[in-house]
Amino acid sequence: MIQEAHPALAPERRDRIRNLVREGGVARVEDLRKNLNVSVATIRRDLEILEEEGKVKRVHGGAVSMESRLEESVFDDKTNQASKQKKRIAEDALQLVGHEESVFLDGGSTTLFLARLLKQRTDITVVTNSVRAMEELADSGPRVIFTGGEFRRISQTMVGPLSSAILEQIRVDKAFMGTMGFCLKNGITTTDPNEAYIKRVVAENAGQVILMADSSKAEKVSFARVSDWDQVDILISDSDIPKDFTKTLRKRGIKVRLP
Amino acid sequence: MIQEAHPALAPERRDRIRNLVREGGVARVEDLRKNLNVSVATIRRDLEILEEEGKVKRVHGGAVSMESRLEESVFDDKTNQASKQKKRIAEDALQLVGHEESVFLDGGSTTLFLARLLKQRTDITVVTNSVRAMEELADSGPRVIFTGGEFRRISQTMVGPLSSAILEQIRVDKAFMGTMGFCLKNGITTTDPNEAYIKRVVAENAGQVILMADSSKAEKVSFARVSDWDQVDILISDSDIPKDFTKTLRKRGIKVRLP
DNA sequence: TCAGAAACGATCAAAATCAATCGAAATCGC
DNA sequence: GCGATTTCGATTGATTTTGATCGTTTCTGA
Repeated sequence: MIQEAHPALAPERRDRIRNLVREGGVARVEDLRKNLNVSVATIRRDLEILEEEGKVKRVHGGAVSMESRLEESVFDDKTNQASKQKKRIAEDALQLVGHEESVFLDGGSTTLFLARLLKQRTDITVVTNSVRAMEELADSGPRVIFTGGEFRRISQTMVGPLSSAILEQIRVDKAFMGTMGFCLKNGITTTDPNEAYIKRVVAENAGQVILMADSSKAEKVSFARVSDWDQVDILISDSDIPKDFTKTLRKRGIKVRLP
Repeated sequence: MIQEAHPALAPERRDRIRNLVREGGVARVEDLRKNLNVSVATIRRDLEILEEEGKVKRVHGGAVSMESRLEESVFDDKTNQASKQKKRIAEDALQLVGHEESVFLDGGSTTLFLARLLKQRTDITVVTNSVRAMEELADSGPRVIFTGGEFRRISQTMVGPLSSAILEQIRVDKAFMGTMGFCLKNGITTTDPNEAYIKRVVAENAGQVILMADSSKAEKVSFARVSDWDQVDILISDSDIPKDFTKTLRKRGIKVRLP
């Protein structure tokens, strides 16, 4: 069910603009418009206000941030082509989040994009084991439940048996997951067995499992097996994925979306 | 006899509005109306009152919360006297952390200073329910276990029954806790019952409980009771604390450190 | 330098939201 | 009880926000 949420409140929207500009260092008006689903006129007006507040500096075509970024992210290198695909995948995934649903986000970079988009939704509950998703939602937005557990620095996620202690007590409508590799033969695989275990536990307690993975992950096999395809309900990828791959998946009853 | 459900009393309703706005950071009038089953006129009137009280700030379409979460940048205001005391308390607390021990840090600003100091220690395990402490230790440092649970935006901590699910499964050598108030008669008190509950669970599963609180908290009583003094092993405060206060505590077998 | 394209700012109309007012219902004080 | 007071919801006109249009300015590449 597509729930086109109410437009964000003006200060909320300006906050998002501020973040988008800060994260990228710069942002184009057109990109902001697409991101926030408002007209360029509104973007310009907001930028004008933010400039008065000293948060950004306007330039022809967009704005540059006046706020220095504390920690440079491992994930967001906006110039990257894969990044754009991930963003598009996340935007498509957003369509699947219905009113007052509960969703799980795991610790991939694609799901992080989705977390950012979910910031405007206050009607939902987000469950996650990703510290970065948590940070993204820390200021405002949906109800957040964090799995806890042992902190794994390399992925900035919570893993291990303690995590499942909480996960087993809750159930989500939809689980959005990234992955390191997926192929027809070996199913979904990722680098770390602990991560894989968490994903499995989540999948078992989720109404729907939605795999978000760009085409670069197709036919890749990683070390730790997560699950077979029968656990997956929907795959969101991009059009560079092999045609026969999607065909086979669809034949197996998996919905494939290629935004 | 059929008891018609009473609508909430006005102050009760305003409290709920206050919470809804605070939880989400922002809230729109329409959402509040649906949530509370009253007319938009009532919502507006309430928001007007809450704005006069300084709890929220009205914006077109809704309101944003003015109740900022835990001091935005505890570290930055070096000029602040309380900040210096907290830092000194944290430095003293660091002395108590032994080799390869496990420690708990709760969500206060004083413990956050300690978290920063613990960043260099890779031999220990830190358990915490504080997102800010988590962030502090995210890049490098000790092994970190996060409690998880429901996210409470105002304090940036994890609370609720899900948190205790993990806490009950672990045991720490030392629990470092902050507080909003402590006095001889009422023991340790804090603002939120959920926070208080977590502190209690931790105290039960800790070898030693170390209370970190500067003198401004002395003889203050807050809303939610955490525990009595017999749960506390060590108090770290500063020399501005009343003399007879420390005397009484020491007589009760509590070690008092005044760095 | 110049032309085409893109971006900008001003203006206006539509939509959403707000404030003021009034009457109805509940509550209070006697 | 019974009138006064308060609280609440609906209506209506005013205000704010937003998106579209259009002429102007800035950028880009030949």
